[in-house]
Amino acid sequence: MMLPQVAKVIVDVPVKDTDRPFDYLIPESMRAWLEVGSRVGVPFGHRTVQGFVVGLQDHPSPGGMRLKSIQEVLDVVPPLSPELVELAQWMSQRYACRFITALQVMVPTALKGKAERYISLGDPADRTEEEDDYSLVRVVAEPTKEAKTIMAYVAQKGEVPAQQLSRLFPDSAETIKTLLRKGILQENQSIKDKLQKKTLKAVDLAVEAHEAEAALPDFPAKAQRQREVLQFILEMKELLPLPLKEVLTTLQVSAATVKGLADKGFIAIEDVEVFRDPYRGRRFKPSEPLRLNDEQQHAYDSIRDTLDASRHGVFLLHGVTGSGKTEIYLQTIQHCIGQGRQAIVLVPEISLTPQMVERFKGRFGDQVAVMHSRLSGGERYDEWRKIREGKVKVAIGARSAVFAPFDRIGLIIMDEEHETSYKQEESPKYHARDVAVRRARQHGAAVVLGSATPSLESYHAARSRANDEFAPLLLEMKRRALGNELPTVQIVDMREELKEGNRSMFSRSLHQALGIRLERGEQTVLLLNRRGYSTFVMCRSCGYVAGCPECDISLTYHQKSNNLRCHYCGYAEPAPSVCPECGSEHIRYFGTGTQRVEEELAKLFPGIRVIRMDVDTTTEKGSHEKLLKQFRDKKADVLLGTQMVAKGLDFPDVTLVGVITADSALNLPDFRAGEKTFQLLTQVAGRAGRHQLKGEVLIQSYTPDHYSIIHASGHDYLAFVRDELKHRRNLHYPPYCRLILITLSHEQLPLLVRMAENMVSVLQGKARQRGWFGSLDRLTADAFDVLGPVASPIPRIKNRYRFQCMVKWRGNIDAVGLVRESAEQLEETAHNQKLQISIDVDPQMLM
DNA sequence: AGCACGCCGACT
DNA sequence: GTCGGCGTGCTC
Repeated sequence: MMLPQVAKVIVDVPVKDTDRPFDYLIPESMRAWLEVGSRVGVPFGHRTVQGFVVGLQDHPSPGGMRLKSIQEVLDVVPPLSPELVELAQWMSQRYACRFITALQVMVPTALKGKAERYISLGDPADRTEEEDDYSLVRVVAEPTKEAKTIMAYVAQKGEVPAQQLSRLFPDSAETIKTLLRKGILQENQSIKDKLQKKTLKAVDLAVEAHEAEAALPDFPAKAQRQREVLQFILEMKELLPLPLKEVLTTLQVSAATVKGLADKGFIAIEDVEVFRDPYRGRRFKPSEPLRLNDEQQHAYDSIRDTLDASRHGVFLLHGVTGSGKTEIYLQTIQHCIGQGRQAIVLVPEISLTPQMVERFKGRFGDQVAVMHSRLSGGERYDEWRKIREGKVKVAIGARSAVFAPFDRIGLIIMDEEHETSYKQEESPKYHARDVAVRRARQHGAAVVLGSATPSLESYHAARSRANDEFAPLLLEMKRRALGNELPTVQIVDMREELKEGNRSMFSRSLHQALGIRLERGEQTVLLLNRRGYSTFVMCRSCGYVAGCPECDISLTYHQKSNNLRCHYCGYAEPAPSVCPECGSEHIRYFGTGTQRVEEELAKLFPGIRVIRMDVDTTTEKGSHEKLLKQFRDKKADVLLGTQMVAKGLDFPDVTLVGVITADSALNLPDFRAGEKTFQLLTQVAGRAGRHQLKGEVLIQSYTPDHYSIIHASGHDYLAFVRDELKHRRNLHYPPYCRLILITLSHEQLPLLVRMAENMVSVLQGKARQRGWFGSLDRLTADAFDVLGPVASPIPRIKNRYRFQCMVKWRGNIDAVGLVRESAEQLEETAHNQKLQISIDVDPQMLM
């Protein structure tokens, strides 16, 4: 077989000019090791950089320039497979990011190596005779004392990191430079990983077992302890290598004894790599598959049929809170690994709680690897290697676990499919759902998207089944698995409260309900629905909220200029002092902190025990779990917090859930505000009465007539979808079109504004050339429209001004390609490197 | 991104 | 006259 001579390498230099493969010769000795997906160190310009092999060629291209050689192969097992390399290539197109950025997001950060410089003695063969002669006479024959010391040090160490040498001899920079110039010392670069593999001292036989056995009787009397050790090692020979520590403690011998045995040559003491296991020592209660009800059984059967056919298929598992989705995940995974294939489970970062891990570890034991943001770099690397090396069959983790390096994926599960945390906000700005579907297609695998409140994109795709990229099959589960009822939900009109003279943030109903729970010793969850920092203006008398007449999103209040602005289109109006609807003076910008709620609770119910959960109280590692455990142990009457109290928590004694202000997310300047509100209210309502005790939910609102709030209170997802889709269709928002957010930044504002305007006209010009351009109102299949430019919601970051524009498009056109092309053209014609352009395809956060 | 090459001010 | 400022150009 012909081994390839040339490798195509993507180097770790994330800029436009180097965002393409570079060709390198493969030295003979590396040919058998290199694969597509190998990580290598290559000379690049005047330094050594890390790169990934993305292609192999038998011969150098004819007429090509002369090639440099690959310097080193950095891993025995390539960190990526050809499939993942291909996926990264696809991502770079789909999300307009650099190839290297997509490759890098797939491997643990521990493998992001940087070049280290080492100094060693020069190889005499590298020196010309003349130089050699010169150096002998001038430096070696009569070296300064200083040079002698340095050379002796380097000679003794063999190889010294350059940094260390200059630290040790801070005043000898000149001498060292001279020695390097003369070739007496030389500098090498090598890629060094951020992380050491964790090793353990272990003992192993150094001779054949029968040889050792034969030697046993000949041990001198004074070496009986050594004989015992050897005997023990022979007894345990199936388990070798054996941790040294274990031998020492079991036999109660000293390290010197074992060392003596090693000196005799019978055994070897070596460093053995160990896997750090963050869950080591924890017992997981084994769990058995539960009996499925007929809704569950139907969903399970559909997925199983697809697994059995080894066919690609996407399922949208829409099940009310408590309908038993997790059990379906567990049983389909069981079936999948029974087929000899592997499964990936994606969960939102926030719900990767110990309980969640326990459910999977309890069912699948050590066949599970958990990828977790709280793991240290080393722990994460170890979990990743268990997957890469086939030691586990199931990977569970947040967004980036979608890249788990399995080679035979049968099933990818995405729990809480609607969660926005599946979209990465930094480059590569990928959506794990898209990546999951794409990967599954390559593997002939099934995808299960589970949610009680599916995203409008997924639900619409499932219902219309018109989208050829992504058309999930809908599986519905309308009943709770335990057969208990959904809690009753009551909406409290806060405008009425104000009218009746109650200026408190607690309505009379909520106050009363809380009092009852305290008497009965039951628990309450209070949700303060406050997202983001944008402020909107609302009238406390009538609930009026200032919105943009063009975009139908809330206007943002800008204190500096005292006006209201739309950050989609740039519309602005002066901030009102009285409500334009009802003339009331109770109009102001809105927002309440958890701390204020806590204070008020203490005033209303002296002695009440409150656990407050928000960014202030949960930054510390493990504090999240600690607070929840305290609440579970009934150390508090009330759990008060922001969104994080809404997700997946399950407390048997919670019978009341109160939402302080349902409106605050509703009025964020985001077209998904209604969807987010509905999802949050549905989630939090699902927290109450999960077990024997009946639950009650109170939602306080200034806009109680809003369809998001009404339908959430009626547990009516379908009605919500109907209203929301109508709304989206009229205003041309996803899922009826797709968005691309383009953000430009520059130090100088006037220049930036000009370039942003330029960007818009370049986009429009190119779209017009292709016959795409025009308003989405027109009934053409293909459409491409550009809004803006406007100042970004955060108009200045790190001394750079930011402007953005938004592309709305639909149809079978390469809109991302056009945007990318325009951005590159602009960067070139402006020949101003200081301009930065960021492209966000299918953005989730528009603020 | 780095790193080197290259062409103009303040120093022995 | 040299050390070094950071502009600009390239990296198989």
